[in-house]
Amino acid sequence: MGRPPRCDEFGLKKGPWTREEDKKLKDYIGKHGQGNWQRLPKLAGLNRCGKSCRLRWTNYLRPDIKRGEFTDEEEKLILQLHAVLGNKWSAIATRLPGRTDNEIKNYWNTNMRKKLLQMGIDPVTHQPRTDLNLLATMPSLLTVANLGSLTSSLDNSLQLQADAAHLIKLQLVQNLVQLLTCSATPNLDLLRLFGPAAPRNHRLNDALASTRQLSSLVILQSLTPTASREGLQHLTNSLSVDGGEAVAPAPAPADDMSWENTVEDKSCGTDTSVFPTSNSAASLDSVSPENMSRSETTSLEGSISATFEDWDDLDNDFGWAEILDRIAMS
DNA sequence: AATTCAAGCAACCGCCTAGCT
DNA sequence: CAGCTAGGCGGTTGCTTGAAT
Repeated sequence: MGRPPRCDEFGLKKGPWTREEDKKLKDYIGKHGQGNWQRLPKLAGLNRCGKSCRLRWTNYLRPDIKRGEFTDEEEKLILQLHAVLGNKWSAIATRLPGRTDNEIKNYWNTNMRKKLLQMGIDPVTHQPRTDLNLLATMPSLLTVANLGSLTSSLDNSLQLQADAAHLIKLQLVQNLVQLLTCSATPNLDLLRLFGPAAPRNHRLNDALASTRQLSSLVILQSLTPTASREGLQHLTNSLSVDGGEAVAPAPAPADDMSWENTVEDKSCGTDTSVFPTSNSAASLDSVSPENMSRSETTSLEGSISATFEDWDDLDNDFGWAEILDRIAMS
């Protein structure tokens, strides 16, 4: 199968476009329309290959292109569409008027992908990650524990370090359990956590961090009753996406969730997930430490304890193979 | 003020496919 | 049906810019 000549063959210009080149291209297309891209450069008086002209026009010069920051709605839509379509940027772009596939792709790779990774969400599958990258947080957690030693007794410091290691393990197990108990469809709970009321760029981070932090704290409390609540809070804070600061409660649920209806909802059930259910941001509010009644806390702790009850005899070296076997059998 | 580093983004590359001959 | 071409797409590169040291 033949391939068109490369743009750098025949001495054609490459690299950034000048204003004069842009003007020539715009003027030509304004007069004659797009037509044949291979012939266009010659007719328009450009020393470029047709491919380069097409790219410049579709990604930059087209009059209907919307430039500037992505809106909350656009961000939400991209996340939703990517969960369904994957890296089909052109398909995604057709749903965002004025945005090009290239722009969306760049925005995904430089912003959204990074955010999801920071939150432990796999940007490809939109599911919690189960790899061992989380262990990369070990040094910072231990640092937190060591800092704690400045104001605590040696015993407390050692306890904090032990708890930090334990917490990391628990995080991995949580992710594993959630992955195994969720369907393979996109994580729509995650999508719901976007709501227009919250400040841009913090909405998803805060909501997920709150969920993660709270569940970590409750689980850790149930498994390490000897640790002080303050110490545990210190450690769970260090898991938040903004590097250890306490995160604000999740935003109120959005009234406008019409976009949800476009995708079948197959979110995780509440009976098997170790995470507190996050069917809406409101549910996060309701289980926040400030809002949770003692009975609710006890109930949640009880269910979590029950979840882990059978694991009490695991040895201190954290038998991964055994855990995976147990999860697979459950 | 100079240098280094990282993030963002425009542009390119190579592959694929539809349509034409 | 095979070969060719143009257009389209996704992945990647490398330049620019601003922040950090």
